[in-house]
Parts: sequence; structure tokens; C-alpha cells
Amino acid sequence: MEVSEDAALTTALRRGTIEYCVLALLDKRELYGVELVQQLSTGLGMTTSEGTMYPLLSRLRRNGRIATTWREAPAGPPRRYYTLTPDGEAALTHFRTEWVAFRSGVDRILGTEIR
Amino acid sequence: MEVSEDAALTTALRRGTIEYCVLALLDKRELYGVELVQQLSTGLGMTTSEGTMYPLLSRLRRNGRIATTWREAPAGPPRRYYTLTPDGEAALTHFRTEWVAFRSGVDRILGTEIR
DNA sequence: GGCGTTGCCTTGCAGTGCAAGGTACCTTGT
DNA sequence: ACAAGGTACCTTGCACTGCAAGGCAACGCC
Repeated sequence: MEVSEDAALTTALRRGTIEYCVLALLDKRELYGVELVQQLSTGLGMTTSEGTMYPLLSRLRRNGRIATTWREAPAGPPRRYYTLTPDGEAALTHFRTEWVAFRSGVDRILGTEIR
Repeated sequence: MEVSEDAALTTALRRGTIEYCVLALLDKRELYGVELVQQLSTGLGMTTSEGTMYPLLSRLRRNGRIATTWREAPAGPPRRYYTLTPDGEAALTHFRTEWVAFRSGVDRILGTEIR
């Protein structure tokens, strides 16, 4: 029960942020699907699954925020690598501002500001 | 388009936080529905509506995190005041920890840490 | 009594993260 | 050559939550 509640809690928190975390990761270098899932996990508790990632990537592609190219892998099946489009970069920049404002608001209400 | 996108963006961010922001406000003093909506708006851009608030309050009541008492108002219809239960306080405390961890993770990925 | 205000609540919808399941390609072992 | 396992991609259906829109009841003022 504790565990499932924690899961539900963090799931709710992720809403809307995963999308831009993916953009932020792609801003550093191109990555493929499975790699994105791993980076989010190790990057920090942003643990997620492929069932979340692929629909998300499809959406971002549809919205023109990322572009893809197939590449042969050294071993295993081919990979679809993703990169940011100019639209994606703009969206990311905009979100950073939005996030900082939101974060400050929540911190103020919760009393969790960094001093 | 800009506006609606911003709205969708912040809507997604609110997910899961509004609930605990309400608990945090009630941790300071008892409040009634409309008052909560106002405090969230002025507290900071956490603008929300009654259509969000009342279902949320019902949920919190069902989960035993808040308790209510009807009070006569100086003028106008009676008000339903909400207070935190011990369960509610515990949930709030737990969320603060969770939030700080989540916030740090997102900050690290986005590069929006405070220095 | 009628009208506006305040405060509470419900219905139906939209977006998104996730579990579960499925397909295809490649490598390795026998 | 074939089976088995691993890697990588994708889809379906569900659950949860915030919101717009709308409705109802009590009170005060004219």
C-alpha cells in the first residue's frame, strides 16, 4: 500500500514534465528510445517505461518538436535516433521559464524553498 | 494558441500538486471552498476553478485526509470549513519529501538548479 | 417578492502515464 | 541450419485528475 501510493504520487507528478525532460536530454545529444528510458531512470528517480516513452515520442514527432533517423546498431536491431527541431528547442526554452515559476509557487505554498 | 498551450502546459504541471497545496494551506488555518480557490490563485499562478476544487475536496474527505464543519457566514450562505486530519498531516509531510526529490531531479535534467 | 451574490456541487470530457501484450531483427549456442 | 534469447520498436485499453459548463440553495438588498 505504501509502495503503490508512492507510485501513484510520483506518477501524478511526472505529468507534463516527462515530455520536457525528454526534450532536455535530446538537447545534449541524440538518443534512441530505450536509451531515453535508461537516462531518465538513472538521471534520477524519473523511472518510466517504454509504454510511456513511445507514445510520447510519437506525439512529439507529430507536433514537430523532434525529428528521427534510423541508424544501424553495432549489434542488435536498428535504432531510431531522435533529435530536437528548432520548434523543440523553443518549446524547451519556454518550458524552463514556466517550470521555474511553477516550482517557486509550489515551494512557497509547501514551505520547501531552498534557503 | 500561445495562451491555450500555456494553459495546457500548466494544467499538466498542476497534476498531483494541487491536492497537496490544498493540504498545505489547510495546515495553516481552516478554510472553505471558495477561499481555497482564491488563496491558490493569489498564492501564486496556481489559478484553478471550483470545478476542480470540489471534486478534489470530496476525494480528500473520502480518503480521510481532511474533515469538515459547517459554519454560519456573517453574510450569505453557510460555509463548509475544512481542516487537516492526522492522516492529512502525515500525507503532507510525506509529500514534501517526495516533492523536493522530484523537483531536484527535474532541475538537474533541465539545468534549472538554483545556485 | 424579485434579483444579484455567494457558496456548494455534479456531469461529461480531454490529456497522459502505465501495464500488458505483440512484432521484428539480430546474435549466439548447438 | 535452427532454436533460443536479447534488443528495440510499437499498440491497446485503462485509470486518474483537472476543467468547462451548468445547476441549486441560502442570504441580503431593493
